[in-house]
Amino acid sequence: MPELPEIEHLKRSLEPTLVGAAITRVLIKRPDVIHHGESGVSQPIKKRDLLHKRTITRLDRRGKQLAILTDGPAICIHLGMSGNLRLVCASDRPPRTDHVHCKWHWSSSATQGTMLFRDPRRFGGIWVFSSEAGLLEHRWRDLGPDALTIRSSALHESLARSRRPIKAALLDQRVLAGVGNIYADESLFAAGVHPQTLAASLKAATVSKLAQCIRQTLRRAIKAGGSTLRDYADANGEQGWFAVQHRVYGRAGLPCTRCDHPLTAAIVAQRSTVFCPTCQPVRHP
DNA sequence: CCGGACTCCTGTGCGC
DNA sequence: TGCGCACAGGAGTCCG
Repeated sequence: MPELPEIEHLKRSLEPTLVGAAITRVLIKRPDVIHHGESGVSQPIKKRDLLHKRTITRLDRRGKQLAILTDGPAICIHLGMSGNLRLVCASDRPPRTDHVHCKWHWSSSATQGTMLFRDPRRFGGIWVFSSEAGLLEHRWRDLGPDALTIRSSALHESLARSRRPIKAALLDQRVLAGVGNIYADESLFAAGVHPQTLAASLKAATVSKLAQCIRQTLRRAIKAGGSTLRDYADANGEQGWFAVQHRVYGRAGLPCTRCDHPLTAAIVAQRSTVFCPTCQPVRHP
């Protein structure tokens, strides 16, 4: 499900409700999806680790990860393939509760309600930290620059050392944080770069174009509320509409929107990949 | 050290 | 209509 645009949209949909709210109750239904983010801690996770009795000061995002911050402990939520966070107010029709692994009750001067972490496939999880500094030091330190603001110089530098196909490099969160399978294919199409091109062989001008296309693709997707394929919804259960703008993802065999040539399917970096063989020619360095 | 293969899960949609 | 299989938006780990 969720890549950078979905997480950014989710963050924006949570902020008005959560920032300034106090966590009044925490329910842990599946302890095995919650982890200590700081090494060397082996005690079981306690409710206070999950912000019980704390006031939320801020939300933050790096790549596909969402942080909920207080003036003390912090948590980092990763949605994996099938995770989501959902806000429920007392008056709402209750959403499905199967595969809900953690539940928070929050209360603010304006209102109160519940936030659910649901993740059927359990590729996601929650990491707890004693402070924001702990999160930055132990979990976000290894993430590359955020894809929404990636600069071509930074991208060029890390690609120069990589002998992988460019698509594999874009999916590597240490190179660039936030791009997944959908937006890798969409960005490569927008930049006219073949997904199998060796990363290090890209010229500076091409990397510059690619960086620009990545930023633009992600910005447009955020504006559309992200890509809903099956499950994704924001904190209020609303779908995203960027999927209707996909140029290549999910369109194998269909005509290219630019040249009408049929789009090609391939496996790159163990992931299904769609591209236009005409608009994204193989380049020989 | 690097890059590719494999693995962890459940749900869905397709073909027979 | 029912069943089984392939496949899915992520990423950690292992092995060559």
